[in-house]
Amino acid sequence: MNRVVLVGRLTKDPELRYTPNGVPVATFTLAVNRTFANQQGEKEADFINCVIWRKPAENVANFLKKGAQAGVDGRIQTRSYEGQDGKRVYVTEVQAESVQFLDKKNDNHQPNNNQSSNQQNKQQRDPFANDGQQIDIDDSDLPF
Amino acid sequence: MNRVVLVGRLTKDPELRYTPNGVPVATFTLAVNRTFANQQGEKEADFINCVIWRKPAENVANFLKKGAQAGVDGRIQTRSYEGQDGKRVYVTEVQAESVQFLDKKNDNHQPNNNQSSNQQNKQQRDPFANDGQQIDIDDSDLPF
Amino acid sequence: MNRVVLVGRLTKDPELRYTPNGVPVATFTLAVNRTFANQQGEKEADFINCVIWRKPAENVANFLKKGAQAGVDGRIQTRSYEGQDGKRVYVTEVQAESVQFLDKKNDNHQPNNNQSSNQQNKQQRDPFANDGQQIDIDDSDLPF
Amino acid sequence: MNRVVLVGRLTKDPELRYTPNGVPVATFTLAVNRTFANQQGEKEADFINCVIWRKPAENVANFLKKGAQAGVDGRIQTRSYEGQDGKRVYVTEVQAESVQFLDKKNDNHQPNNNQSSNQQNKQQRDPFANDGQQIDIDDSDLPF
DNA sequence: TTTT
DNA sequence: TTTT
Repeated sequence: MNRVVLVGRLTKDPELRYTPNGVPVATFTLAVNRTFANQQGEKEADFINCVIWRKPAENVANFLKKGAQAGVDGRIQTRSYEGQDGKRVYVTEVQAESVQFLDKKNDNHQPNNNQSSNQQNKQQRDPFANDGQQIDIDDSDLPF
Repeated sequence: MNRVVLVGRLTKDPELRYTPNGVPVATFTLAVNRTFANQQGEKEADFINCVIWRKPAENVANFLKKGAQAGVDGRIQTRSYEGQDGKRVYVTEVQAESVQFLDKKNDNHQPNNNQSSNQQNKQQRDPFANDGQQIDIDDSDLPF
Repeated sequence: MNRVVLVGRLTKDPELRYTPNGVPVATFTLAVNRTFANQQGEKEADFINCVIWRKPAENVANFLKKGAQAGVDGRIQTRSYEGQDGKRVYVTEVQAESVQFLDKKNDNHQPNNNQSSNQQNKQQRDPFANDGQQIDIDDSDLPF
Repeated sequence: MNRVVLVGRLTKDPELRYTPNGVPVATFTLAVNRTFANQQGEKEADFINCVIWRKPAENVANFLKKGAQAGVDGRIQTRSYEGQDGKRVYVTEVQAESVQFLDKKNDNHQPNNNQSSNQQNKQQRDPFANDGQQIDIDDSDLPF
């Protein structure tokens, strides 16, 4: 039993990539505002990395952009990899099973076709260049 | 909206500490078995770090031990701190609001009073010695 | 362990009442669209009765109206009462612990002050007249 | 977004039936104990009707019995039907997507083969006799 | 650093 | 109609 439900806003445009076998993967970070602040009022949001696979990954990449409000239903997943300094790095992220778009149609339904969009990026660079991103994913992480 | 529900087993005895103000905090890791395996069958469980505060923290420390089955209801929380190499380390953990004990009474209700138990530890060492543990917590993380 | 998370739209304006002791209670129904349709395509939404107590009850009554999008975090609760024909009626509803307003500020933040609003109703009729509504609530249902 | 997670105990053995097309459906009621009691201490549990389809339905029927502890992950579903007195009856139940068995192997892994078991019942009576049960289900309720 |  |  492992269930997560989140409602928040994308901290930036989603990243869309493809596994060697052509399976789409989108990654994005949700900023989820807390109801209660810390005593020191320090942080007032949690920044939760999310991953989604296959067809819904493409929908996310096409219809959500920075600032969009979204609901995520999924599972917590942990993995670890060898860091660049040889140390093990532990990663916790949410494997989304479904993502709900919560903004009005006209706010996020338009395809991202501006300079900074991932549609553009798909053309311009290797989707698996692994350019310093925190979440690197290969075929073996496919959930089912 | 930020909700997590987990059912799994403790990977080891919980750690109980106290903030400078005397507020109890327990930390533990839940191994949550996955329903579906990877293609490569690599990992079959997620290891999720959990934190619980106040009175329930003491209950967790007293009544759960390594291998005990437990349910957790809480929220995902993220924070970051300066690593020993000067780099920022990002941590994701579950702030438990309630923990349910799922084993039969006689399996986990007995207080932990063996050599490796946290009851012992409370006597023997400073609860905030921060002896290399991944989760270090101070007063400012208190959720409400 | 009993956890529910919903995102949907109010089927009508919330009903605000007060217990004999003056505790506010709001009731509303959320229409939650299904992702997958039936084979026969019959129903495509679930209509889930929700209850919320105290201060958040007044916020719900003041800031949400028919059609507003909202997220609910709560628990399933069941109760039964003697029906008018002497038969026992079984009721299942969601006790909301928090309700998140998901529309843009200007869409639902304006107080309900039109003819059909519950602000008006509060003046006009006894909040416990029990005028045929499905959900009747008294003090003893207060969750904590 | 519609998500439910429950942990509780079966109030009696599950009921297993088959749709005209041979799809297995199991129904059962979970007693979920509340953490906090009412002021009057009246009811201390919620009794939540659950439905599960296909292969997991047969697992539930074979491996769970009255009193067994189980976790349910699913969705709230509502439907209504014409009551015997001509009035509309509204039903809320949980469509389980997965059910986790939480008891020790030896407590519930043994097939139910006693007098009152549903294995027996499958032989003895029409699975769709609809003998006064609250939950009657036909093919059109199949979730996907 | 991982549980049954 | 309710479980430990």
